[in-house]
Amino acid sequence: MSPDSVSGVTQPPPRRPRKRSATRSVTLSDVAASAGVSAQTVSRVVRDPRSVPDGTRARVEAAIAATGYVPNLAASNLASNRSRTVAALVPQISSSVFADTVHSFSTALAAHGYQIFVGTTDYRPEHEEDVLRSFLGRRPDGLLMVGTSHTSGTLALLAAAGVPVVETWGWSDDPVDLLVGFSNAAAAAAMVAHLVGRGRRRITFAGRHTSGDPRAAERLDGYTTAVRDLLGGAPRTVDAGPEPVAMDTGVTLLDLALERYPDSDAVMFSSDVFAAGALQACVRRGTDVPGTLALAGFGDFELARHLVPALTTVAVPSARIGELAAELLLTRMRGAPVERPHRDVGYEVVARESS
Amino acid sequence: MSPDSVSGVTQPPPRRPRKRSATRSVTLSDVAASAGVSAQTVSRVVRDPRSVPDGTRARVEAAIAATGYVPNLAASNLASNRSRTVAALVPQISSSVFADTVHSFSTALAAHGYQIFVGTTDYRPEHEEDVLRSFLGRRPDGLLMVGTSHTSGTLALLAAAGVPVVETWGWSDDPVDLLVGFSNAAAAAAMVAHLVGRGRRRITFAGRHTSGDPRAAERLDGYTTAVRDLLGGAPRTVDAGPEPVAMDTGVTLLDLALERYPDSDAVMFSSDVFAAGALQACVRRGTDVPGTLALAGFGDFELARHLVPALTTVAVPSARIGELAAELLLTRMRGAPVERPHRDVGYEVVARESS
DNA sequence: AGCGTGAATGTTAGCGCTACCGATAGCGCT
DNA sequence: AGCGCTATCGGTAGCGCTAACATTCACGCT
Repeated sequence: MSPDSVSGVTQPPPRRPRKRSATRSVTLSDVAASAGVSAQTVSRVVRDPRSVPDGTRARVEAAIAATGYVPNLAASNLASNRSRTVAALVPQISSSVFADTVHSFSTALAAHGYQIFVGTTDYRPEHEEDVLRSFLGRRPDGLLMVGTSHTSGTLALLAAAGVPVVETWGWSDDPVDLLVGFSNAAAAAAMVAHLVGRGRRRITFAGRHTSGDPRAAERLDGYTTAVRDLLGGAPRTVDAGPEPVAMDTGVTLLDLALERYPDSDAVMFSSDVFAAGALQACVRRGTDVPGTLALAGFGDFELARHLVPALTTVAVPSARIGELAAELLLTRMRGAPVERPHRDVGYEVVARESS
Repeated sequence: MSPDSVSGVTQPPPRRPRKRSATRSVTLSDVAASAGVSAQTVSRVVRDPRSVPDGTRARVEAAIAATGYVPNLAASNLASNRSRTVAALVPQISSSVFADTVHSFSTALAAHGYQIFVGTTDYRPEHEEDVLRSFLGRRPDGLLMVGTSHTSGTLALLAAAGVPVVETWGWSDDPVDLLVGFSNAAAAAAMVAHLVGRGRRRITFAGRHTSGDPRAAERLDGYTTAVRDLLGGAPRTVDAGPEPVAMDTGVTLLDLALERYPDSDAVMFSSDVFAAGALQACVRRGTDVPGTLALAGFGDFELARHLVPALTTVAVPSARIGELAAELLLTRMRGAPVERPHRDVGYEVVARESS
């Protein structure tokens, strides 16, 4: 034993500096050194250029350009406890009604310096919770969600996170926070009323309502109520189960509907994608639309008005939802009180040739 | 004046701890305290559960559940210098051929613990640089880009970032790094050959090639070459300029084509979206397709085979591109050597009723 | 008993940035 | 001159996490 350890007073070993896999990239202080100012000043130039006088700002900006500095947002987020980031959770992004919402939402927020990251749940609510959890790891300053019905786990996460939330594309008497949407049930009921007005009496609803699309289920509810009130008959419904939201599935749904309810004089679908598939199948088979069978969709995709015959559908102000959602969320993130935090944007039955 | 300041030896003021707007959220050490272990052990459980024995792991996991802990990824990124994040830059996501690529790419990478964030350039290459810059702020571990032609600013950013990159949906003799794609020119030439084989002699190309869609421009090149080689005539082209990639624009393009080249016996479009709009317009107007006019698209969207008449188009293995891109990128991110870093996935002319 | 070994866990020092505060200089006023 | 004010800039201490190392302990061996 060495005398040292016997003495009971061990000298701390001479510390060599820790090895860290250093980032090869340029940091704030590199820029600061190059510009001859402090890191703090560079930070100010990056975040709020007007807070620094012209001369200094020019020198710092030159140094940034010369060094090729790209700020590390992870460090910024950590230090400032703000991520300047907003997360959007949608069921599906491609070929979907939500594309316009996300696009306008993201454009509106980008103008205020926010980046949006989008997650898709593939129409599986149980998936929503996982996606949400991994998104919350990035500590978004705000959150957009499609739909108003969530699992209890999702609600717990939202509550714990304490982040401003906008729900969209639905309606609820008890929203989590902000709400920009409309009643899917009322929209579907309006479509039933339209079809009844056109003389249809045996209307079948075809959708994907049992497998995790709560909005389709709400539309089914509206359909059921309307059929009972207006026609007095039993509802006629067919369900696609877990099939994807695609035109192929629309054909399948059409076949199911005609097999189970051969006397149907109208089929309304829970999405334009389904209706478009069914409509083209009818054209190919020579089924007279709307003579023999009326068809209707939901969403008013661009496709709907181009098809021949043009597709009757329910138009929803998809882009407007995104804009409004961004507006309300910005107000809330600013900490200001939000006027009328629940906005009904409505819907409109667009009667075209297929009904 | 106090004696202190007169004495010239000012005591350092007693430092009260800095006030920081404390995060209200649960941190690693909260969990550690609750589980009776160190923060490091909790970190290990979160990142690599197998590195901790069952008993400890169970206790820590219980503590995580009890506290509702959600890891702060910004802190993790900063400390580990890895973001477990991959960025994808695409021209457009909704109603586009890239949707399948992004989807399969993201699925393949998610299986390895990576999150994908997607940015869209709206078909504006000058926008690409801005989007890239803001993405690099998040220090992605890898990058997917659509296309092989980039601005010099983009190339400089990529070089400085030193991040693995996969380019897709194109072909180049001098790629930035990895490449999974095919020759747009060859694909367009093959379509010309198909149309010529069907007896067409006055083929017009309609696209959006002057306004920032390099892939459309490449297709135009292939078309021009093929027309010269096979037909000997002058190329006939019409351009949509900055119009959006939408069915409406397809109708506009059709009208332009028929106005400028009234004797056209075939029109090939740079996208299925354009072709679908044009095709439905023909159906509505009673133009015989393919009798009077053959139409062809590009991309083989689901829509193409459902339309009546079904649309002739070029099928590209969009999902396969995403998968392969993920595979190569994973290998590179692992630091392993990549076999055959440039993969040609090919294309296929799908002859249907419209030609 | 003493030692080497390896598994399990703890300790320490940052990662790059910003909040917070303090220091200084310049200005207009009494 | 002295005062108070504002504009400008710098110093310091973390934000929550993990890499790198250190320590502890049980175990099998000589």
